[in-house]
Amino acid sequence: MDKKDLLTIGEVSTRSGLAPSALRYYESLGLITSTRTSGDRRRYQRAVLRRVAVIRAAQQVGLSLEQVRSTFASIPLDVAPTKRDWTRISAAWQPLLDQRIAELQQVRDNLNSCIGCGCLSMTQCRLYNPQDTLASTGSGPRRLLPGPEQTSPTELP
Amino acid sequence: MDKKDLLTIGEVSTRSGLAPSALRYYESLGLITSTRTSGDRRRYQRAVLRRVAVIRAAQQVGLSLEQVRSTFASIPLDVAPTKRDWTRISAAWQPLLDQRIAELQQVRDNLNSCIGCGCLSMTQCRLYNPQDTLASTGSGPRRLLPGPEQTSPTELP
DNA sequence: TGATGACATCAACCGGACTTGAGGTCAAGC
DNA sequence: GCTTGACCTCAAGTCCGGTTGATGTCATCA
Repeated sequence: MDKKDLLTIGEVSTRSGLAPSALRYYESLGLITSTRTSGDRRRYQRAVLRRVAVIRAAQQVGLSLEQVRSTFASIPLDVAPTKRDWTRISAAWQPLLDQRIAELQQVRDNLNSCIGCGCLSMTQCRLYNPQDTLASTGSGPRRLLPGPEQTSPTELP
Repeated sequence: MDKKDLLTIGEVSTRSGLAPSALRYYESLGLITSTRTSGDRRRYQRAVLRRVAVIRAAQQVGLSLEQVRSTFASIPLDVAPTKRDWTRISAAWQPLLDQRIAELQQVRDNLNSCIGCGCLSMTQCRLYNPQDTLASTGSGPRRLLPGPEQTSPTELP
């Protein structure tokens, strides 16, 4: 039936804007799946386009692919998410999004207020000392300067 | 005079929340400077605290350290920025900040609207196909999924 | 005097998110 | 039958933003 509804990796690539290598990489992480032809070529369901779109959106918010994976954990890989799935994803990410937006707005406001104010005289400035403690833990790069210990940001309700 | 007004790397570290290694790294990139004692230890001006605060803020907005460096290029490393400098920095970054905020808000709205709407029936969704073309160029990771060719985001007015 | 702790350099490593390249396969068209 | 282009795998490379470790120095305090 939906024999010809499957997409090749090239098609998914051009439609999504991701390189084929990136799609294979995502698959290796378990973020997306594909079936294979008799000759071992990948074939994707259309639903994969939505999935990668969601992945990209999550990255914008500052989630790592691992965090995305864990959010997706409860949702079948091969079909489009149901409304319920979608609601869960959204509910999980909404607070993070709001938080990120709020953070950026604070930076903006601080940047503004710093211009006009005593900030240049350098005593107490929020930009200057955002949370007072940033206590760098662990190695590797910090993705988006995570605030003070985001407790499991991807757990689903 | 201001002999004792200089800070050691340890002091800067605890006051800023950055690891000493990070401060040395920033210095190696030309983002901050220090003088040295007779015994080759670093001594920082107080102004460095402001500077690293600004750097952190810029990172939040999604700028790379290289971009920060180029924004700083016209500003002397060793003194506190003048009001004029500050205005220039702010003016350079403000649009990026606004843009980032707008992007995130769009993601949020899309995430919301996708729940209730025909989006699940998967035809036209902004989340689905944000700019239609993302044309990945170059290698390495994308920091914050740069939109379509931000033309020199750090040039000063 | 000698131990201690903070600091110096330098090279190597890490984690995340991919890309690149080498070497091979599949399938459609001439 | 052969070429062509899209695809496959797997190992290695790249970039960013740092951290870690080895090895050595400085300066203070008991």
